[in-house]
Amino acid sequence: MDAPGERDLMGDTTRPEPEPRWLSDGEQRVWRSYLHATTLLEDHLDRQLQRDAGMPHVYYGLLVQLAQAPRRRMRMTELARSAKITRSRLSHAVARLEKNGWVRREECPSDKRGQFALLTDEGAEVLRRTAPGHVAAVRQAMFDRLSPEQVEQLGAIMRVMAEGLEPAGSHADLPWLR
Amino acid sequence: MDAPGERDLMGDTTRPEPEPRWLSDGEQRVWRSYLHATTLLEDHLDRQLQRDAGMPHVYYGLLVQLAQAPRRRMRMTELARSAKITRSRLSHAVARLEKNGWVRREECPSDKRGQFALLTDEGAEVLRRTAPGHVAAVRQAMFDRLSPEQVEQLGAIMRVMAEGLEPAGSHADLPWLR
DNA sequence: CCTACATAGTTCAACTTTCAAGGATGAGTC
DNA sequence: GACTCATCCTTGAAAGTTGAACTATGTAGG
Repeated sequence: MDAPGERDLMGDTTRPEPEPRWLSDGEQRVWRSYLHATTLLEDHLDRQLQRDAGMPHVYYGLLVQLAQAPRRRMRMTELARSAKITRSRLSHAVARLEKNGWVRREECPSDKRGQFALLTDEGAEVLRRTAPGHVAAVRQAMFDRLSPEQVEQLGAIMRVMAEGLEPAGSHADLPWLR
Repeated sequence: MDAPGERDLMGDTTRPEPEPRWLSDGEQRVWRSYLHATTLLEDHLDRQLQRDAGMPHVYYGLLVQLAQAPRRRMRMTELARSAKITRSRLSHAVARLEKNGWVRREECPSDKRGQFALLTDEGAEVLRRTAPGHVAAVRQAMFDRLSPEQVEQLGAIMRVMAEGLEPAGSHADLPWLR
């Protein structure tokens, strides 16, 4: 399982390259299953939504966030943060959604730098029409196939992983992750 | 939890729009954690590899597959299938990796339509140099944070989900998923 | 051989994402 | 006010992805 360390060989205090701890066979299998399942699911949902709603999964997620926000509106940065995407990406995305008439921008009165993105009625309608199909897809891929215990386990596992990634790494355009 | 069905209300045999079974609060929380964790991790690995290896995660995965293949080579379609990407995407990816000198194409003697993608020595070297960092990132994000039981649970869960998605959906350019 | 159809891979155009740079406003300090 | 620095968001170009169309080769049946 663990790779034998080489650090003791010469009492090296600088440790230029500690022998990496490779993944065990079991871990490799889990890792592959993880990659496998997550990419298949993301692809599946992307295609499902592209077909039924005319937008990729991420964009759909943005509409959902807006729909649940107080006055159907959110500041750009907050929306980016809760959707886990860069502000740059959000700018492009909102521009596209705006072209579709599903989102509008509105200036922020208290902060002239700020912008609100807000869900239009048309946007809400798209959501209303396509949500059932999307939920069905999610159910079919995940909740209908897992036992209640597994769902709970998955929740706990994903929370732990997310925790570890949230405050990590300094990103150029993800200042809230510093 | 379950939404009350409306199907019995009028003995409707056509069932034009059965009330969708929305996600329960618990399910919603799990679903969000899932999206949250998986996107953060994928982004994290993408940046880690882009920085250290000069390529996105998917491309790195292609090199790994090739490295493990019999003579460091694979038919394009097989490679696409095992990496869960379309052949189109693979064509572009291999073109890029070829420019980097990490992969070469070779004709298939038995089938003139076919192409092999094969890992060059340079490609193997890149892999050798960057694998430790990548494994460390994966460990840090996943295996170092989960208990052995959770790792096992995650494996089981991901296998179930992948199963459900594998043979599903007819894809235009994913003929093996029919 | 010929036709019809399937498979292997590529290519093009449209779209999405990333990265680095930039313009504008806010906040703190002197 | 002037300076400095942080924050808000956008932009443009390069890179990556998608879906459909396309070329070429294989395969099966008459």
